[in-house]
Amino acid sequence: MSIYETLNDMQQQAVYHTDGPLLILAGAGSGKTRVLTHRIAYLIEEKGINPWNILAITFTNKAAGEMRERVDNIVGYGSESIWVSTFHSTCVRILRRYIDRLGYDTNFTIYDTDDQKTLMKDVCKHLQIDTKIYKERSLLSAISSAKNEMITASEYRLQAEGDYGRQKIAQVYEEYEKQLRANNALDFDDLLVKAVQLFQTQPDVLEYYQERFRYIMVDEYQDTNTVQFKLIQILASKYRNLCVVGDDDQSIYKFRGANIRNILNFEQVFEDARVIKLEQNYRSTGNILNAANAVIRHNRGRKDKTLWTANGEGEKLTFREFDSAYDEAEYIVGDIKSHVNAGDLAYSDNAILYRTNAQSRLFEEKFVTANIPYKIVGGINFYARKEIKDLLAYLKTIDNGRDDLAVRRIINVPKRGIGLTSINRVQEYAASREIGFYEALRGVDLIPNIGRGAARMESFVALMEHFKAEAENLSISELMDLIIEETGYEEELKSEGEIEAETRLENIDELRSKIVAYEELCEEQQTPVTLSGFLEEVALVADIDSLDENGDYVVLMTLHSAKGLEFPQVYLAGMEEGIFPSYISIQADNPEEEIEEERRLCYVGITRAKKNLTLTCARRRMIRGETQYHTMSRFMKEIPVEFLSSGEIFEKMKKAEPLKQTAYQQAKQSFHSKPFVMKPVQQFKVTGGKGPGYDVGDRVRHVKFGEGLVTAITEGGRDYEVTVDFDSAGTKKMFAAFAKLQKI
DNA sequence: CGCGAGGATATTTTT
DNA sequence: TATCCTCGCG
Repeated sequence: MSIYETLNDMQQQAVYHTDGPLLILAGAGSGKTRVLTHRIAYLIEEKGINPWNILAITFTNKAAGEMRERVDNIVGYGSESIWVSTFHSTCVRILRRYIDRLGYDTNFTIYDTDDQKTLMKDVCKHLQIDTKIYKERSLLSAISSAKNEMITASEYRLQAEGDYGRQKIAQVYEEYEKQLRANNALDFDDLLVKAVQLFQTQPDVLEYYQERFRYIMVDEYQDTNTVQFKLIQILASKYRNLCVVGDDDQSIYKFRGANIRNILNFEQVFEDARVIKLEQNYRSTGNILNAANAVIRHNRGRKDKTLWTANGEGEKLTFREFDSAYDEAEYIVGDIKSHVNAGDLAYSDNAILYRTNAQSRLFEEKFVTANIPYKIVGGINFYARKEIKDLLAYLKTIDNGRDDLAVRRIINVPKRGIGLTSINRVQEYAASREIGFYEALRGVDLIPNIGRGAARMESFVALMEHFKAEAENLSISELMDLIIEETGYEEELKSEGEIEAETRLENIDELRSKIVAYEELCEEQQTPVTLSGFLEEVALVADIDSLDENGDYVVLMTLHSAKGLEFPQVYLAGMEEGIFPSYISIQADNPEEEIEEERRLCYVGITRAKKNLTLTCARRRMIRGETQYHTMSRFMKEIPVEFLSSGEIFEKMKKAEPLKQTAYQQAKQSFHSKPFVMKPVQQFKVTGGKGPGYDVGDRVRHVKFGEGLVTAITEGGRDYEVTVDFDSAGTKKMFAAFAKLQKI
């Protein structure tokens, strides 16, 4: 039996359709990576395609790495010449070869978000723009959206005609571009934009890559933005062997420019496109999938599809509401602990997902006290930490002297007695002569009014030149050690002698080992070890890339980071209106659209779970130092009761709770939640004469529905709300006063 | 020029 | 709550 026969019908069709455009609509957990890897194998082994002619694009390095590994496993030989990488690194690789055609040096620097912000500050200062009115962040996001739509600065200016605000942005955009170019730097968006520009203006380069990439595959296609689409389109336009895989329901990067029309209109752009839907889910249980379907059904304008599974119903979902986020964290951590102690699960089978990074802190505290291994993905990127950026700035300066930002970052780190006034003098001088900062520094004695700073700057330049000379003969790790040694960077940290310095030193050690790992990798792949190569690798890593599946720890991350992953047990925490969906999306000008994106995010979260899913929310939560009160997320309410577990749904209020609620508050809260299964206040195990005369677990008889099992009883102000699983009539919810149920 | 204090400010998600 | 920025003093 061939490997392809292990695939289902639809999957096989996708694999066998090798020529011409193909859109695979692959629902969550429908085995899309499997299809892609088998398709690659099929191309090579059955169709005799040269691996060299295949390009597979993913969004994260982690996804690329996994795909590479899986391809290696099924393709006999030659798999190493398949080009598997992310959009950004694909572009970097191309640009490193040809960007000189666009007037840049091939050893350009890549600016991350921090660098962009620093640069933007300079730009605003230079243009005398009041950052109280035009915030750096919003200026940058305006520019980013423009770039994603392939609108250049001059085009932006033309479009801004008659609009003062937009003209201001145009002005900033132009200056920002000028500075980037002067620094021989590209920002993230530029990587894509410049690659497309390269193809549009250099027919021979385009021709080369079109010939090379005769078969193109794109994963997570729903998250592509306009430039990315353009890039693919232009590359594929010659041979038209383009296969894209995506799920419009999992499009969650609109804020980053992702254009959902790319997937919705694929058939219009590529008229002869074949469309194949993968709707069988192999990951989750029926209950989880039904819940996911129920939630996503509330969105309009999606491609029609319904996931199904041959897996059993599985466990029902668990809902919990807590008084505070603190209780929520305690419950989840305790729940994980008890499962692991019982031997059902390993720590690594558990994931906690949340909307915002800030929510990780409470969990972290609980995990530390409970002594449970955990790993938080995201937050501050390792390479964004001060000490790491400082040291990398040294490497950048050595590699590309034109990166002013890097030079200015380190000129006084560690402290060399070079202050702001001196730096500004150099800056002005450099600007007036239209030369780079470092270049100006080299001729510091020519700069007027520099005074005693000059000598210190001269020795800084001497130090850097010394490093540059040494860099010729040293490996990167040796160079790094030399930098740390001769600048006294570590000594300075140590002298501060804080606890914080300790973690920083640890980070530096980790940087060292990352450098060594890079060198070893190059050796393995027989590629030359270059400083630019390392710096670019560093610039393009995502936090998720470092997630190692082999360690045994609980994983905590945002819903965005979780896309593409799966875990046996998933906790969706912070299911509250204002948190998820976020306050911002509710308040937006176009709430419907924004909420739909949040709902897709929720869909992604639910479908990460293989066996068990727990959704939790808290009534009270500290945000930015103030206590906020939230109601349960609408997404929780969109999940029908029949997929939820019965029994004790709500935690009893803490006995020691000082703020005892008044009867009025209690009544008010239960009133609010009436239409829904659960009461935010309390759930009683009804006992004795106090309740409606029956209890959870009892068999009862209803006049119309016949006999059934009581699965939940909740108190709702004046009445009890009873959930009964009837033998023939299904599950019903009713008020005890009306239902007149009889205990059997 | 360096440092510390104090106040303003911000937080949605990320390659 | 945590970070960033500004301001004033030594």
